[in-house]
Amino acid sequence: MSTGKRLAKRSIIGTRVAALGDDGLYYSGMIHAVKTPAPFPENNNCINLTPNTRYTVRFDSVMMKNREYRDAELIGPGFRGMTGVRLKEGQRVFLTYNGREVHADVKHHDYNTDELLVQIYSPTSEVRIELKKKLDDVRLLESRKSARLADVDTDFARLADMAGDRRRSSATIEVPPSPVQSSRKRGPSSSCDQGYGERDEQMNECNAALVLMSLSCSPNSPRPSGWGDRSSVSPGASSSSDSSWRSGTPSPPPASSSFSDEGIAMDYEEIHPRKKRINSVVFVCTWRGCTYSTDTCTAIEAHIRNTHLGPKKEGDSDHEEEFYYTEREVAAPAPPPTLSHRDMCRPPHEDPEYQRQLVGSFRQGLLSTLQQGTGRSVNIPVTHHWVNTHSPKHMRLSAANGSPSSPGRRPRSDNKKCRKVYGMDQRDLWCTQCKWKKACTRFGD
DNA sequence: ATTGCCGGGAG
DNA sequence: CTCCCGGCAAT
Repeated sequence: MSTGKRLAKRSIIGTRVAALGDDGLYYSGMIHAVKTPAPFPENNNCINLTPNTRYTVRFDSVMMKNREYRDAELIGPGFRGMTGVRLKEGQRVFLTYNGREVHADVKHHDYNTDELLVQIYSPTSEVRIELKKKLDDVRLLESRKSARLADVDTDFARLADMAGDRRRSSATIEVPPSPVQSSRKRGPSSSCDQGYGERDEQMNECNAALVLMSLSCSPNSPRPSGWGDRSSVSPGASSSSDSSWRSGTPSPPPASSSFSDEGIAMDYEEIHPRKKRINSVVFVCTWRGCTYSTDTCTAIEAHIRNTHLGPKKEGDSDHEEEFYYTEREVAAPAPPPTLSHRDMCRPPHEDPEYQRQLVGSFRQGLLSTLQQGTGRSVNIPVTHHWVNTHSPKHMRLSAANGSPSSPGRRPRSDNKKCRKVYGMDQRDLWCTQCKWKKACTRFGD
């Protein structure tokens, strides 16, 4: 992210694992405590490789009591993988089906071939589908919540949703992470490969900051003095933010601009809910191939619900429509060409994957934040309002680093990748691309 | 040194 | 296609 530093090894506490319950089924939970019998407290980062280390698992289900396990009994990142695991009938598993994570129940597990007969609960149809899956293809943990699920129950992402700008933050996220690319090749620079999760993580802090701001200044004050002060702001966050905007017109930032400093002011303005709009707003459907646009929020949501998503079902989270449209302000003459570009494109991986990343990496980020307890500086998040914020001079376009040397190479994103998340020892958990030394699709942009 | 991943090769 | 890996760039 913006720290520029790699995170130290994450503490194992908080790691999501699956462990065997009394009934022979695996249940999800997280490491709640680590007990190391060895009288050597020298290793304080919880990665104590004593064979007798016991891990207290707190299960997600309130019905189950905490229990201690050895590492060999636990399944999850940092522990054993699925190989060799024997699943009983009725075991709840998770797998990716049609690009979404769905849950399923094991009907049968062939220990010889490690093939599972599972019955999945498709989110899109009432009927349960029986499916044959390899053991490796299923997970015991709901590793990456699908967006709708993430929205349904209490999720960390919720925390980022403060009352004021409720849902706006997520509504801005659905936008394609990077412009003009259907392939993995990306333009020379964009903050779009920033970890969205991390950005969310920053949201908390940022929102806190905003609250403070609003206490000390009038709501509409354009910009508090010293807002752009780097000392109070993580440098990475700001610098990454301004690299996000690419445009065909590399107009340099105004040299004398008072907020020439990395365009933070712009970000802040964008974060701020704008009550009075100067320009009219259209809502554009971002469903692939769809160009529908309308000028009311309800209309676009109705369009998406009716044309693309289908009738809402019981249990569906509301607001799912928000992932499929973008809100665009139409400037008086016409929006700059560059913006329309951004609006038109969709990410290479349609929403589900993308949203999963969002939640997934958010968790990762939060996890490490919580555990490290490091007083990280307040990061100003990069928002992704494509909404054209009036005067383009505020747009800091980093066309500067446009394509100097390596045109094809994607800049390194600070997302955690499969390798980092699962480690070499759990290579089987990596996404395929990571396994092939290709650009990560799971935690990638 | 490590990590991410492009480019290219093998099957 | 899928899968693998050399090698380079970024960190």
